[in-house]
Amino acid sequence: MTVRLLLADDEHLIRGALAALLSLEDDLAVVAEAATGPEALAMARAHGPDVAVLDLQMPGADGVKVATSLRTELPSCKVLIVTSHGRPGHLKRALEAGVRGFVPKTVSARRLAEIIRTVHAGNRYVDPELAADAISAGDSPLTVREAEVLELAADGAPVAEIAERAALSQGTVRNYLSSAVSKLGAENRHAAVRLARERGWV
Amino acid sequence: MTVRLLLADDEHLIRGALAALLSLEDDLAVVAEAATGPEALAMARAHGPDVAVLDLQMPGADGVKVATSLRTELPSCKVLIVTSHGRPGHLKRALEAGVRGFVPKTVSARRLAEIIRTVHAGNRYVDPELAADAISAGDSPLTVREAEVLELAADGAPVAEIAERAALSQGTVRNYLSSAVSKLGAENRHAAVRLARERGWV
DNA sequence: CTATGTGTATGACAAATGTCAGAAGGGGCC
DNA sequence: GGCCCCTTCTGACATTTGTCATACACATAG
Repeated sequence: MTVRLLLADDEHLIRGALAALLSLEDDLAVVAEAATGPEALAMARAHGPDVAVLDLQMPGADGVKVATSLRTELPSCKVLIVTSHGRPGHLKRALEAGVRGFVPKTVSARRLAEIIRTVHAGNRYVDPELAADAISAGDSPLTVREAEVLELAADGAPVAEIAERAALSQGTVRNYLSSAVSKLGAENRHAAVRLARERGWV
Repeated sequence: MTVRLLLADDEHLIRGALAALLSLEDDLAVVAEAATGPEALAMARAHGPDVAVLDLQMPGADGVKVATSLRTELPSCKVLIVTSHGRPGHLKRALEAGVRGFVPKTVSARRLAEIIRTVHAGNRYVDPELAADAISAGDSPLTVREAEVLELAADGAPVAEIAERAALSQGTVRNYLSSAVSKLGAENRHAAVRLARERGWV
């Protein structure tokens, strides 16, 4: 009984190479490939794979967003996320989205094949190192609103613009930013954005 | 006559897969692999490959730094850089370091094999799209000092800290930042940092 | 030699940001 | 019901940034 795979990664080189390597395994078959989030979704609908191996960073919609959609549309399809630079918060988001596996791209292809089988068998697998990072980084101390506002501050926009985009008064925005900054122990909101990013809290 | 290759990429999955795919070509042979910059250098010294295929982002020393060292230590070894997210400025830096090829990871393995042959034959190859980006982005309008100060501003440090780290007066720092911000047409220095990053000017 | 550009610096002013106190409504929990 | 937290707002104030004018030394191109 072979496991039917969907492979999604925006880097053709990696996707192709991965497809070739995984196809070497007798019990694995790559039935579809995609280069973007929406494409992955379309391919999943069309082919109904057993396991979807998704890159975390893709144009259009990231792996977690795709996973969220897949959960309702194709509940039988298990999702495995692979990522280059795994930040703690991503793992949490992924798990909440019903992802069954989460591994860094530093694993070998052989190992990945094993993990695909694990996930297909209904078990979950999370890279121990990433899990440790996520646990030590802990939960975000930010409230939903604080995180949203911080997110909008990410590209260096002035308070006026953030206020408009969040449909809040400027005063409120400054309060949220101030509170986020102090919770994160940052010097100012830009450093706060950086910190929150590192921990995967935004 | 087979081309002897060194493969350097910190992601085991990709490196392994790539090695497998490139080995499928009759005239290519992967003689060494490395996961970090320094390791790549050591491997190159030990095996003297014909072509070094380096990832741009690696722990220790990035692809361009490795290329710089290789140029003097092993002039016969041609360097080909592959990258996930190619920013215009990187290409320029790479070319200045004597790199013979520069391609995004979105190319197929077949195509990469061809490019390796092109480079090995003594020609240069730069991905047309990246080249166009680099040309349209043009040269940095920033003076050396402006770029340095902007770099120090990158992690959201306040002016006082930047001034200290750059051994400049706070007023001077603000002048440089102001000038950099206006040259880049940014809203404020943080947006300026982002812009300069995108264009590869810092 | 002179003009120009860069590096550095001040001082002053305007604008944006950070901080704090306080207030009001709503949801959840014991 | 009472308490606590989140959301939202306002106003006031201190601090930090951003902008501009001006200045001088130094290098380099013309």
